[in-house]
Amino acid sequence: MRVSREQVAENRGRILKEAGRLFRERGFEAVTVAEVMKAAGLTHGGFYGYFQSKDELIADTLAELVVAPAPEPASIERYADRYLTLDHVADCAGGCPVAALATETGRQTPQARAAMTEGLRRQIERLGQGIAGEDRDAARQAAIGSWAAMVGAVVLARMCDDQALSSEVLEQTRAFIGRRVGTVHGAT
Amino acid sequence: MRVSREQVAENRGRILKEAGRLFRERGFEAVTVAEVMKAAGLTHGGFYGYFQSKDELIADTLAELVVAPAPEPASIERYADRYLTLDHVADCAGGCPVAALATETGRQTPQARAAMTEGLRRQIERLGQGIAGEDRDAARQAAIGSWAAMVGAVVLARMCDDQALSSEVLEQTRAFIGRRVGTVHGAT
DNA sequence: TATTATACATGATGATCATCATGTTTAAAA
DNA sequence: TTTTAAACATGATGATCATCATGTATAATA
Repeated sequence: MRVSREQVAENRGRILKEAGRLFRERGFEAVTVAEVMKAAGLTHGGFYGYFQSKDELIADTLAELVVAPAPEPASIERYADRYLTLDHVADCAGGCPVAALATETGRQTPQARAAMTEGLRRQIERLGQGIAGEDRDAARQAAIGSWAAMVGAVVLARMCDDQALSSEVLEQTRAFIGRRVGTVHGAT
Repeated sequence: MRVSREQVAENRGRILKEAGRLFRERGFEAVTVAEVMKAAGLTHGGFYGYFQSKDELIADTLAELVVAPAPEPASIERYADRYLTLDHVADCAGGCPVAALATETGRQTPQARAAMTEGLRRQIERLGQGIAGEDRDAARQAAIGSWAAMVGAVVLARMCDDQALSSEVLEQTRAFIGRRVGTVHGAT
């Protein structure tokens, strides 16, 4: 039962999309190849026609998840307002791949890590552009610090079994990021 | 070959200690019960005399890792100086259990999540005490925001395959935290 | 000392998986 | 249209694990 070229391309896209959701939801190890194929509407046998191994699927999935996103020229604070929400915390499968998979990626293949590293570079660049002003070094610092805080806050909020505390972590982190620094507001 | 009471207590302690190291290094799923027992100098058969299941081992290990640490009355900046280092990034097995295991803990049993949540409460409290001044709300905000940034930075640095970028993430996050925490005393 | 209970070693067991082998259908190429 | 070869379904296979079963040496207890 051979299938048309378009069908093949569409299938591959669906496999990657479902793998992205499943991996974010349950982690790389807990998701089986058969499960991914089933979610894509296929059976496990065809998998190795698309990928050489599960490791390759992981690397390709991360590349797709992390390279695909649009430029998003919003300000850091606007970005944080969407990122630091209980909705995002609850929507692991559809949320930020870094918050969901960064830790595990450190133990994956070089290709997987390379994809995530490239994503990190882009994200820092993107968030830095959202900061006006002449001082580009300060903008980069704010981009990196804010991004670390956002990722950490969502990771902590997801780990936490007390929704009120999760909510507070998000809220306070948002305020912490948004805090004005410098001689104008700061004082002694 | 029965063993003395002291030997039993010592064995249990060694199992938990080795489990803590292995879990932090490779994650809960990748570590086998047999491996933990071997690291503790025993064979797999005796495991179920100590724990009812691997899940129980995970919960007990987290409780030990997260509840044990000393009060650490240092300032946030001093704490961050030790936390945000390449040495800590490299020493996954002996480093912060939150940075290593928070994401996966979100998918573990309620007992495991409860242990980590308790650890989060204590950490926020501890870091907040490291901030002087009358404004306790601002201190709590700084504690939470700083902690999120620290955890996020180490997670990002470990994910990254470019050591220069990892190092920059740590450095800039430290500076980011220093600025914001420094403004707590003055401010509006 | 004699008895008992237990820690733990060795050795199953059954489930789960990644990956492979093979056959069939049918899109493409000739 | 005929031929070819790709896509994928079904069904192994071998490895890895968590967990259980059993035997034995010996600490604890009587």
